[in-house]
Amino acid sequence: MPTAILANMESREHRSSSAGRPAFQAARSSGEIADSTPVSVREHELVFAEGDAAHQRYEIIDGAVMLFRVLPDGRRQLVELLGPGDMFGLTCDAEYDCSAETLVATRMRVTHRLDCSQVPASMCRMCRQLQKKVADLHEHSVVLGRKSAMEKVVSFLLRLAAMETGRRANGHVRLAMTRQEMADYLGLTIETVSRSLSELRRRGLIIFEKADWFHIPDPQALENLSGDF
Amino acid sequence: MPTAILANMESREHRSSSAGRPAFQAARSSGEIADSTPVSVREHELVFAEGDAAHQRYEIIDGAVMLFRVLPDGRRQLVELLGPGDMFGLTCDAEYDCSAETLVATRMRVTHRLDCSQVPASMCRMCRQLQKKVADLHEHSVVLGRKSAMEKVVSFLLRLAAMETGRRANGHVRLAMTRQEMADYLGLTIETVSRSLSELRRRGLIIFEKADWFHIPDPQALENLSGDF
DNA sequence: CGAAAAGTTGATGGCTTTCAAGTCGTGTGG
DNA sequence: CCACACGACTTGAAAGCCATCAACTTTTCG
Repeated sequence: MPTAILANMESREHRSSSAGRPAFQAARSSGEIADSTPVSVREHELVFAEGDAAHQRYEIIDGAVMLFRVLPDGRRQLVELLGPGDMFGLTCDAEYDCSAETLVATRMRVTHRLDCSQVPASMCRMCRQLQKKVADLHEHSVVLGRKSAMEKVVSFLLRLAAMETGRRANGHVRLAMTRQEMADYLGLTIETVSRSLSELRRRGLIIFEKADWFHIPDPQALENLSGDF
Repeated sequence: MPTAILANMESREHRSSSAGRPAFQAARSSGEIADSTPVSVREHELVFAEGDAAHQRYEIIDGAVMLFRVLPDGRRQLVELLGPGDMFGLTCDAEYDCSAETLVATRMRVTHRLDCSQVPASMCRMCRQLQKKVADLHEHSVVLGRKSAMEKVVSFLLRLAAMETGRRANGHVRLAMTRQEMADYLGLTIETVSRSLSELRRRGLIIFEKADWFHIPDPQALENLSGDF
């Protein structure tokens, strides 16, 4: 819901001259601008918002663009800084996973999404892999840059639970990492990870069977601590 | 220099059973293992190290792998967690930008790098863009997860100086971002960014002409504060 | 010129790190 | 089979870095 994101941005006072959709977008959707026509966008104008339908891809001719994500409470994390020659909007999903805004006046080429059908299958798979990686790394940047220790640990546990689908027995998740590895993943120390896990266990939000198997009795209760809702 | 990296890992006591090259790599380079043959790797074994020649690509059949980078002083940041179906080693550079180690016993398919020659040019460009993005995001994860406020700001300024090549006049760099945007990029507050810049200015490491133009009289002096050397 | 936004600087507090002892768990050898 | 040793993990106390709160200065722009 892009509008909500913008509302949050405003509420946290990020500078943004883009109260609504930029002018060039309206022109585009009415068919006035052909594919690959260079488009000019003024400084600090929104190009697209997180959650928008990902119909276009962009290539910067000159200027600069930032990609960013915003947490529900308004915390913002820039995930990419882009300059001439850089492309953005290359998602494989139906929607953009982050917002794009110009840092300075920028000219860019806009093209429709390529579809993968007439490309060697192996190449296509690699592209999808790369696109997934980029989305995951965006998400991880938000975790590293803008979340508290507890939010980091909770986000990690939820990610693990989501990713282990298939390898878990009846909702139990294998925690196949040492505290040091978790800490190095989350940008924390082992002690902080340990303390966070202990508190979650004390509060009954995670339950350990063995040292490296746990399960989540109430996923929503945990999600409330992730910073994502 | 992978050996140096391993030495650092050991010195910071990361658990790793891989003191040297894993057995399967020796087998591969002697030609015993054919392309696409599934390979089994034991738990906590190094698959490749940052700086190794990027000859192979990997796809996880089952198991789990972590990708990580290590700063010269031993601080480590895991940049990707991978499971079944995930690929890694997809760099467009000659060398891997991070190390890969198994978290658990893992089977994976190993293939030689695809070259881009017989693929549609537009697709190839997109792949390179995506690979560059992934490398940039790895780098940024290290900054967000493992660097101090001053190191973050310095890394940002150096990145800016490197990326603005061409758009600067005689070594002067445009700082086309607000303090809020820098803070949101680096996972800091505007006050901390402002204080860091003030200290750098006080120490003569950056010199401001106008509000948003600066230059770096002694790049190496600044690099010494980036955490990267 | 004046108001609003952006940026700077100082004081204080809190979250996370650091330092230091522990406990727990596992594998080995007596 | 049990004792021991080692590594992983936990927990507590103290310190430090960065965030928060607040006041002020500088810049921008109508």
